[in-house]
Amino acid sequence: MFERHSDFLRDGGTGMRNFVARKLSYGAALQDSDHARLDELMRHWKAMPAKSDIISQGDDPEYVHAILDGISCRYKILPDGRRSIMDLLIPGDFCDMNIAILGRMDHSIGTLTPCRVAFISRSEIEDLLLDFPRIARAMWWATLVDEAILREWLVNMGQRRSDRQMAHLLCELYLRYAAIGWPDKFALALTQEQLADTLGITVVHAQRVIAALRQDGLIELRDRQITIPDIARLMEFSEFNPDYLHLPPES
Amino acid sequence: MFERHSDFLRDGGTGMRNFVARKLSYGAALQDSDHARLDELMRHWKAMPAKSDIISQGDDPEYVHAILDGISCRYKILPDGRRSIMDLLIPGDFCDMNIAILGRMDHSIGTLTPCRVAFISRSEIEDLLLDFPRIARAMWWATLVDEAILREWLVNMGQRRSDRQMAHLLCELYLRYAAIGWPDKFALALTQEQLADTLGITVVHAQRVIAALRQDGLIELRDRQITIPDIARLMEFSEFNPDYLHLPPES
DNA sequence: CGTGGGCTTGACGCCATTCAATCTCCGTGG
DNA sequence: CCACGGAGATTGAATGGCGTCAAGCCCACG
Repeated sequence: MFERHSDFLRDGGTGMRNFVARKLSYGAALQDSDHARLDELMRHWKAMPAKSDIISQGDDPEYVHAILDGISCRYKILPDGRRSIMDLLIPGDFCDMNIAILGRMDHSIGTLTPCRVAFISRSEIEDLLLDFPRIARAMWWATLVDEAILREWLVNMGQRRSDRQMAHLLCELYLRYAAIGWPDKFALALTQEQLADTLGITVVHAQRVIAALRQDGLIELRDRQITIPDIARLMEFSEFNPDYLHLPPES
Repeated sequence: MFERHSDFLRDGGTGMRNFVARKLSYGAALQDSDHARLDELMRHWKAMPAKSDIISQGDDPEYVHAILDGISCRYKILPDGRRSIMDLLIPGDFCDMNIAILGRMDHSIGTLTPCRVAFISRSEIEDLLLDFPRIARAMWWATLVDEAILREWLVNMGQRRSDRQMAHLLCELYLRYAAIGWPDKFALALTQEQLADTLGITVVHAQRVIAALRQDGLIELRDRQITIPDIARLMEFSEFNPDYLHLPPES
């Protein structure tokens, strides 16, 4: 997975130079100067192993972080030790854009797979928002889409049964990866425990649900990676309505 | 409930002239000019009966709305007709602060009880955000707290059993009403169906849960209103940690 | 006085949890 | 080279939380 890293910054041709820019371009019509500034901001990054915290609950972090590669998540640990995953962050997503305003993190952010994480100082972000109004607007847009995703997750967990929940989550990730122009075929490499913590079900049940979806040909499994042979069928099965992602109609 | 309306705008003494200002004051140190402007903005309002939509899914609304009295909610209707309530809006909450950026509503907002709803034109909001930076910052803060509340609801629905869920929701509402300086004793007048749609459980089960909480003395019922005799006990029962509301320590 | 909305209660069944055991990989160290 | 151990996946049986279906109650309102 890491072999891909070296060239994601120079993705000529489309004008989409990195995944952050690609994502933000849905929120505002970015121009060359915007892309150039975003590329500069992504210069500094670090590689992090799986299962390590990017930010911990209670922190008042000095840097703003963005995911360049891998998957991380927002999560809380409950008093009895269970973990609740409230958001999955894929390449192009910001972790803590606005934490300066709230002051302290009320949850943690940790990696689920090995990740490359960009870190940007607060002052750079503040200057960015002042000097690049199109980027600022796109950041706003991204924040609001994140909120819309949260609401849909609430619907998903509250109203659907676990097989539909799982299918719905997979549809969303499929579209989110497509939206950032992910170069490879969608193949999700999360463990069943990570998926279970995301949906609020047990590992055992997550396994049964995955087995059932596989049985019905709605998903495929190879090398512990989930792939989707027919996204339209999976969307129909999970009653997936992509409006909440606020992507262009044909995606 | 409506007798109270006439005097909520002139709440001298504390300097908190309306619930919107009271809520926003947690996000930034508002000054007299800010309060004055907020009061002006709340001049125009309309009374709405229970069960009416303030904004509907798909709308691109012309006005921004704020709740002055009553309770409304964000909700979606699923294909099979079930309703999922994703947010409860109490006095002082804005409905659709940032909808201009997303373009169209991906959910609806409707009243649960009779409400007084302020409406402010988009241009007034835009001017407000430019000319009153402290209010703008406080609006940002409020948006981020709303997001934090959504995340906690996700934890609540995913990880807790329904009696704890119900108790947790009641604790949150208790603290949110306290935070805006609600003049009366906390007494929640939602129907069991509305609570059920919020927690993602059936009406029948909601009734059993409420009965059990009442049996244990954790809540009280009079005139179809839920009151909390001992908030500390209810918070302990539901493992309630108020950090996510980002209120001052002693609330 | 009839009607409808909201609340209450019981019986039954299913979805998901719990507990427990087994299996497959893989990386590590003897 | 093989033994060992841990992480993750898989499977089975029993339990229970919650949904479903159905009936009846209370009370405000036309």
